[in-house]
Amino acid sequence: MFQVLFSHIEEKVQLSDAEKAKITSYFRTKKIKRRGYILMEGDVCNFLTFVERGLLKSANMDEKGNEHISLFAWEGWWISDFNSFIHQVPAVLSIEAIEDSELLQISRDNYEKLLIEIPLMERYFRILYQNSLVTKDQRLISSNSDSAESKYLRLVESMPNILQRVPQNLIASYLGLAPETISRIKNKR
Amino acid sequence: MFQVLFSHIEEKVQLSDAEKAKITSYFRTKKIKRRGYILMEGDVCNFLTFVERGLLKSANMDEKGNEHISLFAWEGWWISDFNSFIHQVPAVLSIEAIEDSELLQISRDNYEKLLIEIPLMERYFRILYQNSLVTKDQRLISSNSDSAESKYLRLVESMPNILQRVPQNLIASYLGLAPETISRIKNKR
DNA sequence: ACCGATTCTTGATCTAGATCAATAGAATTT
DNA sequence: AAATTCTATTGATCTAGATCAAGAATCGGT
Repeated sequence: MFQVLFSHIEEKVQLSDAEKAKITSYFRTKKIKRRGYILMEGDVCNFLTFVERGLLKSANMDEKGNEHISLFAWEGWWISDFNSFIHQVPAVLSIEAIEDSELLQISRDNYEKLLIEIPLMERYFRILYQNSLVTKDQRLISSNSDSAESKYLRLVESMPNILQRVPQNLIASYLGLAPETISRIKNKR
Repeated sequence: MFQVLFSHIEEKVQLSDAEKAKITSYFRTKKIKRRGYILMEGDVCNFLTFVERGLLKSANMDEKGNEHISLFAWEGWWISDFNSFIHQVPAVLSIEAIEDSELLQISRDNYEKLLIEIPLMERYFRILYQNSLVTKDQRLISSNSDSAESKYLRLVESMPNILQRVPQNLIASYLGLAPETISRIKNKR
């Protein structure tokens, strides 16, 4: 159950067996069915969630009731309402399973303990956040600079397999476009 | 010259004098005049830059030659083309001083050394990146969900003093709006 | 204190992409 | 395998905000 997590961590830092055992003890496992929620908007996000198997999305609602997807997370990705988790305030995002999924979850308290007790995990999260920041920067630039077509093409280039796993209407929501726009781009008319 | 940096670090971790001395030795100082550049698009971003005094912006050009500002950085902010710095690839951003500024800069090599040799700095950057991620997430949500007016109002609320230091046309560029749009929002017509 | 540079405002017009509508095609559930 | 629900396509129309244009106000360098 922890294979994907440990291989993800060990791309960045090397852990002893004792450290792995300790890490394992700080997480809980959770299975969730397609269409199930692990976070509802308005609740406090109590866990950082790592995806061992499956696919989830986080999304917010705008004032008109339109859903905007922030993130897709499949095997090897972390997902949360990070602001809510860190500051323990109500979430603006909800998190829903797109496929049946197996998850690892760590609470706010255990997260802090982990960082203090295992310095390599401090390093792991520093590198993880550093990489996330790079990709978030690029998404923000694309979001403000690119045409609808460029946004779509850039996404397909950077995550080609997304097309196999995520329906087009959700991709549209992720890119901030109408589903019809994606359809027209693909069929070029 | 290092006051702002150390007070920024010590909001997050406590340093000994020996550690401070070591940190100091890893940075170089730089003064730059208004309109001066510390990074040009296409060059590799060799430094992470901390602003001790003054104000800078990072921005990219789209295919039509429109400038899109990613970040304003004044006292207590870090600025870089992070992807370029981390992966040592050509920058898509340029960084220009909006006011005469005093900067502290650390190279890629010294950054790695600092993180290894002073574990508290690993923690500092983990917390820094964690906070940045929270605000980047919020900007991305706002960018995809909010109307022009909401984007402007949200910015003014979260950084009220930006209005005093940054001309409106640059705020427009930061929000991905036309300068005329900001003018119309302010004067409500 | 002046002169050229930026920066801001206001109105007129244009356009990329949203929204609406209707149909068809795929998947899931029973 | 029928029924229901979800997903994609295509055309017609609409709209938020961009672009263009021209004048007014403000700034900053000498």
